[in-house]
Amino acid sequence: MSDVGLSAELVAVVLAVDDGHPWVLAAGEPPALPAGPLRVEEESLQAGVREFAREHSGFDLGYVEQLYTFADLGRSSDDRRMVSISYLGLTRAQIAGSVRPTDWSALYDLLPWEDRRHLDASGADRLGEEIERALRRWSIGSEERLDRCRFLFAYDERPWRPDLALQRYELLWEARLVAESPSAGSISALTAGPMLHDHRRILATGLSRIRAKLQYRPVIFELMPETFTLLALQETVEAIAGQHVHKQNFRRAVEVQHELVEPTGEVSHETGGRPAKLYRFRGSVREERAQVGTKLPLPR
Amino acid sequence: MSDVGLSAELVAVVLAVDDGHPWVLAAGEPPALPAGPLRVEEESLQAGVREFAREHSGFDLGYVEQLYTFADLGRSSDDRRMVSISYLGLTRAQIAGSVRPTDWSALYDLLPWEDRRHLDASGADRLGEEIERALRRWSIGSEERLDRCRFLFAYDERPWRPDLALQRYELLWEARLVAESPSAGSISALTAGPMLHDHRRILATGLSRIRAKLQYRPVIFELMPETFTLLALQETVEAIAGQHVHKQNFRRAVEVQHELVEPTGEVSHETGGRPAKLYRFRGSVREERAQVGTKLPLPR
DNA sequence: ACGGTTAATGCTCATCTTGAGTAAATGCTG
DNA sequence: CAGCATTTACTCAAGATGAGCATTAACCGT
Repeated sequence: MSDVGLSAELVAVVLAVDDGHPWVLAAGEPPALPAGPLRVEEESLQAGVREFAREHSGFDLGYVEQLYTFADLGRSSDDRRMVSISYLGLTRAQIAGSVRPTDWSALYDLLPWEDRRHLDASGADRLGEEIERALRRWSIGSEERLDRCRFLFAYDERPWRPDLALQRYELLWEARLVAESPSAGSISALTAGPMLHDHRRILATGLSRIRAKLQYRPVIFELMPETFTLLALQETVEAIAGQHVHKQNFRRAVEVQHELVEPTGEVSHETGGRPAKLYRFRGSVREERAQVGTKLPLPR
Repeated sequence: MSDVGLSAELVAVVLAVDDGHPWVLAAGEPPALPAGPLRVEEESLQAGVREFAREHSGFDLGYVEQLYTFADLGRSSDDRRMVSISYLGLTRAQIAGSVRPTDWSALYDLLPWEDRRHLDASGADRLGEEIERALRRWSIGSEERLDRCRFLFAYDERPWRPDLALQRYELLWEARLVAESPSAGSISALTAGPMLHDHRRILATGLSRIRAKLQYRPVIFELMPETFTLLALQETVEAIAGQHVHKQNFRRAVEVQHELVEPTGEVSHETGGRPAKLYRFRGSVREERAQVGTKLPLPR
């Protein structure tokens, strides 16, 4: 076992949604995800990540899941092999009034093309059009590249698949459109500036994962407060999915999964119109076993 | 960065299906998955796994995917922290006539309860009934345990979900029904004997992963020879899923995905009855981009 | 050549699921 | 009280899914 030149760290993608705005724990210049050495004493990695996130953000993680282990050479500047074990964590943090709000970054500032919530209405999508022009230019002469762009970025009437965030990042990286690309051509302010090491890739991995998971497991409840209206639930899903969903169908999907939520009996008058019933997640959802098999809809 | 007492290894779950029989690269006493130290020179882990599998089995891996990284303390016998990065690999190996057939184990000898292909017909399922009795005994007095058993093992008319193989293993482990459980009660020949370290858990992780993947990506083609009949394709899916599927519906699903396979024009007379058309996968499927979005059916 | 056997292949049908839209209900505000 | 904003209740067509019946095409032994 050659452990010379080997070191390991934990990297966390910690997500929170505050009133429809998705946030990720990331700060600094260049922006970096929270990361730290793997301590030898730690019993389990999972527990290590939780402790680590609490120290960093002051919030408890409701949900923790391993993402991916990066260990390729050339990831770090020095000549040792760095093994990064990355985790996804979800929390109910309220960013606005939190202790250190500057620890958080707006998720879609770091991955702007992944937010398409503005699309249905108006239509002006400067960034999207700029990316499309750049990608089509990059694809000239390669049918394969063109197909890949069409598929991932939903050109030519193809459906947009939210869960392909990682593949999109990798494509943009290859096409030299993100700041981290080797000799990046840096298209306008696509990503503002580089993130530390390969942290943006790790972030994209986390976003892909939670979006995929949303389709077959109700992980959003880890992002919701104790009680909430159905609209608030929907907006949280939309914040993660980066897309709007059909309101009536969303409600139907939620209600069909009896076992998922139950009305508290209270109503909320916050929104101005007809007051909305407040709901809470049923106890059974909070236990692992029932989570598998219930789901919330993601649009195609 | 504390790298004292830290070492890393690769562990591979390499699967192959030969004429409807699923195999996994695992040998020795106790049986062990192929594993080896992470070499410092290796550029990428993925490449390391491929090379490693070629050395061990003589076969090339068509598909490689990272599974999970195990790094909890107490996994190994000595007092260092062992980080195991596990991978799933698929290959077209033909076990019977291979160089070292004894390197392979029949998949369902190691996870017998995951094969339910015999169920529809006869009905005699000694192992299943034995497990059910043991689990119900274990659940006495705990509604939560009972619910979990019912859900994972499809008791009381619940549907069997092939992709929950890992969760089932973990449940059996808790219930002390597998050989690796601490102070195992060892129910009959449930698992014959322990596997090395936590290798059976890693194997179950791999099985869960490929079964889940099958539902939204046509990964089976990595297990098929160049040309094949639709029945052969179906039997390979069934081997991995551990379940039979409705023949006509399976064909419909395959044909509907027009991008997936195309007839070669040849026919096979191997089976005795009406000769079957031979098919091959379309070129587009072999490239990453098209794989996302096509799928084969798994029964509920 | 012939009836029997074994699969492959073609078609139908009821049921669910999904996407999308219309309309009614409810409480607040000026 | 009228108008407004939003929640909530239904409807409908299209597509996907699960299950079964019927037909066709080869081979096999006699």
